[in-house]
Amino acid sequence: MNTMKFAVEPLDTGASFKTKAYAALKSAISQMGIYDHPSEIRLDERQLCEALGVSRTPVREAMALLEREGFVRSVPRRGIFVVRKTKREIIEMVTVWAALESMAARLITQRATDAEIRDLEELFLGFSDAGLDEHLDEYSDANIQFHQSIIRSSDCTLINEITENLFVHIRAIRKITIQQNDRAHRSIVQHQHIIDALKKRDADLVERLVRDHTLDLAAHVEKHCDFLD
Amino acid sequence: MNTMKFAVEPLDTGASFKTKAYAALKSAISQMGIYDHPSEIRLDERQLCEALGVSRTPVREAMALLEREGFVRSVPRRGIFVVRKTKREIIEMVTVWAALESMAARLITQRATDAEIRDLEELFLGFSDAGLDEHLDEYSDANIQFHQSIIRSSDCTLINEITENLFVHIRAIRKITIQQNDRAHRSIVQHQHIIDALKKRDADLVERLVRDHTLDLAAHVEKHCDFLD
DNA sequence: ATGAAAAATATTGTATACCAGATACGGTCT
DNA sequence: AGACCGTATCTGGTATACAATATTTTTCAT
Repeated sequence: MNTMKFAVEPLDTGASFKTKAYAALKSAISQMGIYDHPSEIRLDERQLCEALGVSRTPVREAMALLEREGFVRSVPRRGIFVVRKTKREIIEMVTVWAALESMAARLITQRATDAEIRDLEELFLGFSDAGLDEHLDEYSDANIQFHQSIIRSSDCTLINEITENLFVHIRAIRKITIQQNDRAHRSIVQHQHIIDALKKRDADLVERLVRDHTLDLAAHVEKHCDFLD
Repeated sequence: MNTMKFAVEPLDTGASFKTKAYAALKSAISQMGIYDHPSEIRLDERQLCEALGVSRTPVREAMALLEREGFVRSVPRRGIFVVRKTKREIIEMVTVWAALESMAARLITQRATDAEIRDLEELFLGFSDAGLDEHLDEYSDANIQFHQSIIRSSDCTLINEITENLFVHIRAIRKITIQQNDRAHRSIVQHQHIIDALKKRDADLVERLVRDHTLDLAAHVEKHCDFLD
């Protein structure tokens, strides 16, 4: 039988409206700058349905997920509101992040190849060249990307999943946390030390460095972010 | 005005059918012994609706949550299946647990009162008296309770929330992980060391002890739990 | 004009009807 | 008899209708 190749793509059958709505809503919340506006932000369910072009059911199921993950809060017969984390909750998130990333770094010393660690270093060098004093905003992105790279390199799916949601909130307040240039500079130095420890494959050292580096941020939030409450 | 107490309970108005269904389903999944049966376990949506006495909508919303949390997997037009974690996923869960509980222990050394640490010790003593060689199953429960107590004492809501879901899976394979008496005995000794370190408020030491103790379990699963896949 | 009561409105929670795809079974053609 | 196709049925996905309640507006009596 003359079967010629037809090159059909697998057509993503897994993407239901619910899944798409979830992705769209989460993306929208991530980008909206939760902590910029002073007032509570309310989401109109019907309006969202119309915007997404689907009925309430998939939107509601997506909302239920976002509520469980702490992004929104649904008050019966009142509305759905975007959640603003309190200072304490932010600190808890940073603390969990510190615990997970330090474990990720430990895993890297045990499992990563030399090439993978070299990739991390090159990524880091690119970042530190890019944004120094001038573009703090860009550097803030690079900063988070550095940490995400470490977590990704650990090759632990679960740590990646958990921290992904944390970073959505962390990113939202990133602008404030790097307001002082000192932090940016110290940050680069500490990152260099972390890379060095990874290259030496010193598990205990790199774990301590990563943990303390991130807990520094927690302490900084504790001191300077009273406006959150 | 003569207002006498009437002792009416707050009648949880916040508990919607969706919430109740979520709790009921999660509880059922937790207790069903996921890894006992060899075959895939399928849940019938409409059957569950009838059993719970509600319509499909709240059950479906609850299912969406459970799917996001990794307890079930919904295949369109096929059915909803209870998820069996692979060996690798179990090890990842134990690894995350190790990271979070060691951080929790660190927090205890910084924030807990002497009385709280004493409570932990008494709890531990009660456990070790209770189940020794004979009732390994009970000891396994006590074992997990010990770890949960540490996490609870850290007073970090987020760590509590994350580990709660992990423990549902961990508990499901606990019976296997304590099959060797050595593990139970070694476990008690290590727990004693952890308590001692907490009393000395030695953050670095207790962090290391908790981490290594839990990572021991990860290594044990790696070696002896091939049957999971 | 003002206050309260009542009705209209808005919004989420729930139930149900319908849709589309996947499987199993049975019939038909070879 | 066996391969193949159509249909019947079962399943989860989606849309919509209905219910319950908080809010806002309207209305009417004082």
